[in-house]
Amino acid sequence: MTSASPGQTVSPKQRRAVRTKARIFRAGAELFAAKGPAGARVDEIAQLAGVNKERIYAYFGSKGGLYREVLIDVYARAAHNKRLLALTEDDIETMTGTVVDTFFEIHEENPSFWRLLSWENLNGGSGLRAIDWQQIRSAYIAHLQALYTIGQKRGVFRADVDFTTYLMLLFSMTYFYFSNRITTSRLLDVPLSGEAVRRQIETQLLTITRHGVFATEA
Amino acid sequence: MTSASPGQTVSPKQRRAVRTKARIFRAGAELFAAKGPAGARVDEIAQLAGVNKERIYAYFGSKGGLYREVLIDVYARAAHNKRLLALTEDDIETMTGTVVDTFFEIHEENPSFWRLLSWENLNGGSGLRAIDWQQIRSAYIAHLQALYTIGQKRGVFRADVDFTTYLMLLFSMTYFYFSNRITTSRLLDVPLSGEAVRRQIETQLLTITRHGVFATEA
DNA sequence: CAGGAAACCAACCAGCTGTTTGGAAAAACA
DNA sequence: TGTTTTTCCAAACAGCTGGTTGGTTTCCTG
Repeated sequence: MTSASPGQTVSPKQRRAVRTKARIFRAGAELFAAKGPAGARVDEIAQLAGVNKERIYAYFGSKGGLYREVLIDVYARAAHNKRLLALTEDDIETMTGTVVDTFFEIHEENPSFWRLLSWENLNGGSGLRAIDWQQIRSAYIAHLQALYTIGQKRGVFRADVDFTTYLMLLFSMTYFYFSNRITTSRLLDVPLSGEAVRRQIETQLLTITRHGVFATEA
Repeated sequence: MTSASPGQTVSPKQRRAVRTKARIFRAGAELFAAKGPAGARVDEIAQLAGVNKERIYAYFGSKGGLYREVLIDVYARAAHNKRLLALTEDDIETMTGTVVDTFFEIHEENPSFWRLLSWENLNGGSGLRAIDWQQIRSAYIAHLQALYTIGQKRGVFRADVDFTTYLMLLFSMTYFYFSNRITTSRLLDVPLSGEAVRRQIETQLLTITRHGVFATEA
């Protein structure tokens, strides 16, 4: 989960250390997501992990260190998505639906995702400097971009809509649905929770990407 | 700016109090937006306002009280928008462009807006309970919704795209552009700041609402 | 069994945070 | 001029925060 270079020596006796570290990690992930890097308390994390506060410093150095590891992990996990990587040239016509559905899925499977991202954006992204963007980009963004470009050449996608705008549109709508649920739901006076609503929005978003919002061609 | 029921007695001598209160208010708005309701420090606000810390408590009761006033003010200011209220039935065909442009404008004129909203959504919207949603809704949401419904009946807008989805789409894209600039720009490896980029995205977003992303009708 | 790594525990530290208090200046009123 | 309001100031408060330290227990391994 954290360091990916073990193996070597068998080390049978202290694998409890690994488990303890993992427990701290999970507790940190939960509380950082819930209360932010500043709002989450070290004592609270220790308590939730069932561990003495001191262990956190032994394993992660500092509160910030733990936060950074959590952030990178969550981000990387969202980046390596099998469904998106499995897309091929044959899927170009239907890939928009898959992407949207996958984005919704990522958010649902990992509720910490948008919260951690939101905090990072509010903090100026200071915790994201350690992230290997190149790797994440090449992991699946590049893949989608290649497919989109092929789709444009084939005449499937409009030539006057960039890949950047295309992806931002899908990103923003799925992200916003989760991140701004509270205020939007109150402002529009509609319930936004629940599987049914989500599916309805997903369907309509696909309608829009397919036809736009206008009934007649301008 | 804060209380809207003065006038009455002339009160010539203590209008400096009003100005001082306003200075605190502005300082609070700036720092709350920058560092959040938890991250902003009372001492810092006092210093920025050029005022003794004690004045804040005299005028606003507590840090939370000041925050609430700031939040409500920013939200209300964004809600009462003249350009949107000026839209009539004759503008239905072009209203999408106006709405998008206005949303971008609101964010640009008031950089605190998305930050305060983001924090509220992360905090579960606890500070928004004092807001008179009904009033804001009826201020301009109801207006737009009425126009959209007429547009649907006239066959301008698609019948299978709800007003909710329509507005969320425009909301989310403009909001996301500002709120997630940092992470998105790094992820996609494209610059997202600057007027030119913003206009380009705006244009493409309008293209999408008009035609979708597909070159050919499915 | 002896050595040592790891975990556990409890107390402690220094610094900061929101908030309060009491009183001194300053200026506007009567 | 005396009174009152408002500002200004400095100090203090109690509580919490991230981080540290020293010592004890547990349990693997040589």
